[in-house]
Amino acid sequence: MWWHQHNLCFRHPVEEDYSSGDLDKKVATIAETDDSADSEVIDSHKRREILSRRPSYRKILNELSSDVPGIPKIEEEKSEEEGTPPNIATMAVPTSIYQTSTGQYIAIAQGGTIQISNPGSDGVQGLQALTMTNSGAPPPGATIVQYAAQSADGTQQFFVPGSQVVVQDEETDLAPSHMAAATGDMPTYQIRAPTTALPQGVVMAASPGSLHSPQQLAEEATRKRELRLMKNREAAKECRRRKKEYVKCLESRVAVLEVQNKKLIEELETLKDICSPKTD
DNA sequence: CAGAAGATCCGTCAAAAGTG
DNA sequence: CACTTTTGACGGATCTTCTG
Repeated sequence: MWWHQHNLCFRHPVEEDYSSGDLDKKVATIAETDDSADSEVIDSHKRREILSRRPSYRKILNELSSDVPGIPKIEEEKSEEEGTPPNIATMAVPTSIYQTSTGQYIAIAQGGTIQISNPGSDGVQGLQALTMTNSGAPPPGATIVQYAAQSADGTQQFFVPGSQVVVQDEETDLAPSHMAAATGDMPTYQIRAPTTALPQGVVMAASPGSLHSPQQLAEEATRKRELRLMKNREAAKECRRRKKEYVKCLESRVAVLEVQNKKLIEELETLKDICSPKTD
């Protein structure tokens, strides 16, 4: 229970030997084993009322970094993920490269060409090219994939400005006019019609004013829920990444301070030896 | 080697914190 | 103040390690 009730008992994860792992799970375990007899009585809601809140990791880490120059700040944008294959990153064509939630790599070149590589494939050779042919293509160099996630029906979806691409596992009966690629063993892709400046993931949605039937309203609610879940899923991943980074930062700071402390103690002993009169 | 126990990861919910 | 973002809590799934 390290952040909660921190005004009473602030306990660093390192001190608890929780340097790696699911901290929140361990915290929950501790909370439950603290008083097993009462744990049934205190429900989660009541416990949440007791627990206090703390500032975000980004804020804390940035404050730490202002104190200690060696500590990197957490940036808004995620830095290039460590898993990106170098042979893709060094492609000559100017591209934007993204990794989907299932590990696929998506490279978007200028001109709207989308290339997809599976994690098991061999870098560029495993890339699958997909050219976007819609007339309202974004300007070169401005391509942004907004989300990469798995929808409820099991298909892989990612979004680019003006288009949504749905990656199907097998050949499906998609609308032929929208089919961009469906050859051989390759997955099938569907590019849906461009939308206006709607938020991330808002695709093919009617405006609320045009929703009449209960079925449409239900579909809208479902769509909103899926969008919210998708965003929160990504947010949780990012939050966990920040948390790990924060813990790493604290661990390294502990190591530095321990070394400093050791040096100071040695220095103190040396000075004591110099200053103290010898008895012999 | 099978099952138990622990560790880790992930998705979701809910509430606090942040923002315009 | 409404809306969005962030994060603790929780539970389930999967992987790893331990033990008989």
